[in-house]
Amino acid sequence: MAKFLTNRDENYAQWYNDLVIKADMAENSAVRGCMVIKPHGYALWEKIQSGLDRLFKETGHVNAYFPLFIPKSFFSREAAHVEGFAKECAVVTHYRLKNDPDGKGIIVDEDAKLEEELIIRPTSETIIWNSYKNWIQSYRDLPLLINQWANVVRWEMRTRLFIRTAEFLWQEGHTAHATAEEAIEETNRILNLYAGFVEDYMAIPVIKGYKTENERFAGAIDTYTIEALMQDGKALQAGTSHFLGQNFAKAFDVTFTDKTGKLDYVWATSWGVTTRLIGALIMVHSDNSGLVLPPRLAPLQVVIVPIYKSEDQLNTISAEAKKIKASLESEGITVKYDDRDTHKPGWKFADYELKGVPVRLVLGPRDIENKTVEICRRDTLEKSTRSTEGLTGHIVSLLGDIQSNMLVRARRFRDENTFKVDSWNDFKAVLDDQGGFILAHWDGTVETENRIKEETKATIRCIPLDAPEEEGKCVYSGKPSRRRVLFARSY
RNA sequence: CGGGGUGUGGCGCAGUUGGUAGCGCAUCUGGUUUGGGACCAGAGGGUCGUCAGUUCGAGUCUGGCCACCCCGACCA
Repeated sequence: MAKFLTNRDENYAQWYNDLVIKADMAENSAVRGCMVIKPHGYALWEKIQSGLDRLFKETGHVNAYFPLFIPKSFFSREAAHVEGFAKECAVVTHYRLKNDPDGKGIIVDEDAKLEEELIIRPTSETIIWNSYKNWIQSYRDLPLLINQWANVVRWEMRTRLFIRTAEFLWQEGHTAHATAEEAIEETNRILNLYAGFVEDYMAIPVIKGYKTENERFAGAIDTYTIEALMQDGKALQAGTSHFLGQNFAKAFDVTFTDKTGKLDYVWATSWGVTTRLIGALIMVHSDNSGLVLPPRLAPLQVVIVPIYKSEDQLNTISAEAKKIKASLESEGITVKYDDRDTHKPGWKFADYELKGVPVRLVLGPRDIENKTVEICRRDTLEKSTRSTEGLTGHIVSLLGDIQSNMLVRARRFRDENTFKVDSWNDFKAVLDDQGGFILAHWDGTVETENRIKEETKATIRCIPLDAPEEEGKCVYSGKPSRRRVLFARSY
């Protein structure tokens, strides 16, 4: 396990703040708990965006954009929704500043008080459904499949870099359907899309399931989730997809006329993933040398570092490096040739490892003489020297190897840290000794769920979709249970 | 909001019984180096979180305020 996750003296945020991504929490009080995502970190978000966006479009979704501000009255239409978010909303009350008459800088102009306060969106269901009311009249307007890339603000009491920041970037899908079946189908389609993306691109294995009533999204009938396991044995919710039933349609009076001429409320879904995915990527794959990026997500896939003494040597090496670079690029690989003379090779090696670049090629005088190149793969840090003959094909398959190896490794870790537990003592022992996922029977009651949470801090991450039916007894109460659910301590 | 901790050059820190600020890294200049984060020499950079008080004198003592971090409650 990476040092930064086990060494409790240093917190992991500091580790990647200092070493990897430089995403400082903003210092100013007014933007407390927010991130400054520096270019290297933001490039990862752009890769996540472009990958997901393509998948959304392939499944018939389109992008739109809605306002940042939500009138307070919109927000309170859906009872469960307002209750869920009320405690963490940033509220805009004024629209103007003025010079302090006492000369002490600038103050809020009390004359510019808003008649109705504006909430900075913590999520956009309400303002979007307020629009949908005007957009939907007939079954011919359905389904409405819209996604938004945006920022949202949730005034969390405690923030954590990437995992829970006051402001974060995300995508939120909001769809409307003519029938419950179609909406549920959409909910599942997105869940599978998320799981596929996170596993195929990010090399993070996930468990698909649905949430207990306790853990459900505020205003949802059902919340589906993908749950990932971090290297320190804690779970992280990596994405959610909600079946909202007719709750929001009723709250915003969104009706449509069906084929038989009957008026009905539409059925809704919403779903989202956030910059938390970057946190997951860091906490699943990093090692003591820094970040490890799966090739499909790496903004830079191959870096070439020259080693030289004289100008002449550099020229010869550069000519060869540029040939290799062009050849790799013709295969769609992103390559950087780093011939800066401001840093030494050793410094560059360490720096690119810290940044997680999947493959490093090194060219020195020795290599030019032997027509070879040194190859170092980031996932295992193995070095080898091979002929430049057929190099491009080799790199293409090496990148594929790294991608699949990372998923295999993460899945092995996940499986080795997933425990079937049948007694309360074992349950507590597993949590205290190593953490990880626990599959255990649960009697289905909120009381038991809460008791377990109070006593162990473990929560039900989800009821796995593929959980087989089996007779059992609740690990806490001993009452009968039909299937195992997934417990863990979580972020 | 409870419990703990911390605010001193860009970053990380030291600063003794109160005497007018220092170290490492980073930066800049020159030179030697370059196959795993180079070395030597020199240089620049700080109203010590903030406001008030005590004092001849405050980074240091006293009080208020502000902010941040960690552990909870809350949560993508």
